[in-house]
Amino acid sequence: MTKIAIVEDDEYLRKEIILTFKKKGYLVSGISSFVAPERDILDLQPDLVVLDINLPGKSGFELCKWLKARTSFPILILTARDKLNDELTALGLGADDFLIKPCHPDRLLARAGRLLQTYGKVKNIIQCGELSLDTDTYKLVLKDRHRILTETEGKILRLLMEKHPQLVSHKELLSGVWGTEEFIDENILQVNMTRLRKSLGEMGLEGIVMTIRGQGYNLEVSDL
Amino acid sequence: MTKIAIVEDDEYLRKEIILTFKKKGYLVSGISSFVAPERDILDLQPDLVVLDINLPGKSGFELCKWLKARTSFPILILTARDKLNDELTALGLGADDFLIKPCHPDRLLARAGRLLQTYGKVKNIIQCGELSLDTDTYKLVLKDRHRILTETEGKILRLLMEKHPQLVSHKELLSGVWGTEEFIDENILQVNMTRLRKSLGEMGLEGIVMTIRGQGYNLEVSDL
DNA sequence: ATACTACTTACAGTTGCTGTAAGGTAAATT
DNA sequence: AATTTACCTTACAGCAACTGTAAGTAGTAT
Repeated sequence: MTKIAIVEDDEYLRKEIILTFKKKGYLVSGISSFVAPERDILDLQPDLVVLDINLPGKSGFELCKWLKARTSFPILILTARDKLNDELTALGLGADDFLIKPCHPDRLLARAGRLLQTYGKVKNIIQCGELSLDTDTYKLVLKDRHRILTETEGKILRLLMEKHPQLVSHKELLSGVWGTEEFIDENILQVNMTRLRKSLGEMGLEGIVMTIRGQGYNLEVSDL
Repeated sequence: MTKIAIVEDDEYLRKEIILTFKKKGYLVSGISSFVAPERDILDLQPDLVVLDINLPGKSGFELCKWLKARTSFPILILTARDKLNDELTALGLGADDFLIKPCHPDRLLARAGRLLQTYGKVKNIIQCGELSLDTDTYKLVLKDRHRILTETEGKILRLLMEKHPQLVSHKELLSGVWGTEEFIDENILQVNMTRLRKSLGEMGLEGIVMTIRGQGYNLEVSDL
């Protein structure tokens, strides 16, 4: 089921948007706590965030920036101000699309559908900077290079990308990739880490997997 | 170097757009033969096509459809008619973004930049209607379903999609998939055709591969 | 110097894909 | 209706790639 979070302060408009998406079979959640909507959105783990840019309290821009910095949900911005600068600012912040409100429900659905198609859910792609990984095929893409990783390599990299820039502990990797963290030789992790590094190296990504001795690993993709 | 093709009949506007992109360091080509721009675009192999929807001769919609059916370039539509229907139609045809002209150059650049970013040049995806196939991983996507085909299945489907809606002969399939059309038992083609059909059936695509007795096969994806 | 952690390489079991073969079904031709 | 031709289906075994095990090496901290 595809989940959509709606962040909109105008109650009437929010209900209308929610209804529009519900009619199409989406699972919709209206976010009501405009002072700190971050927690609600993180709890929900939506496939798409529809965000009004003119919110009380924290501005929509700030929220957009915050979400983009630590989540991978695509964001569709709603704005009443038909200003070019607003759009450019939001693009700079990493928003994925725009709509000037009020807008036709079909238009909203079309844009949302396209975002869901190209990003989340349907395509199952996670991104870190310019690096993107298809979690179905484990196809890794960077600029004009690409490479198909094996299943184990892909699962490891997926965990690293999802937690980036935080580190991922040995336990998390063992349970994330092999299902349990007990009765497993840690060597298996090291072996596959070597294999992943070799694969990454062959597409010019030497040294992006860092070892944190005694703790785990993390990704270093700041300078791509 | 990132190549952009501009298909625009208004000479003044075309020059302005070309200049806008050139200033940013893109390699731009204005397409001048509006009667048959397909060949020019194929020859150019651009990373992005900027397409005016109101062209003389063949309409922009048709060109968009044609390009989407056999290329993987992202397409940015320019339209003077600020009509919702146009947008929806074009979205249905597989266009990737829209702009109402006249528009601010920065806005055009921002949108184009985003398309180039998300499509990241080499994605190697071919599309037929709502069906899309990644030719690196043979991941087939339709709406919210997806499936990873085997190499042989994927190669066959790729040929069928690339030639769609025309038929593909036995010879073309044999040489396209196995490299040569001689000394090969035609049975191998039939076996893998069965396997492909079974895979397609398991994601709800029964009966889209048609047999043309004595000639070959073709795809029937009109009603997706 | 020693212990501990992390890395590397080789090897063998397993899995899934592929082509071969053989037999069955459907359509055209006589 | 019988026969021929084209096409479809299923089972089987070889092969390639991925995976975990094992053993040994390199690096780091105490």
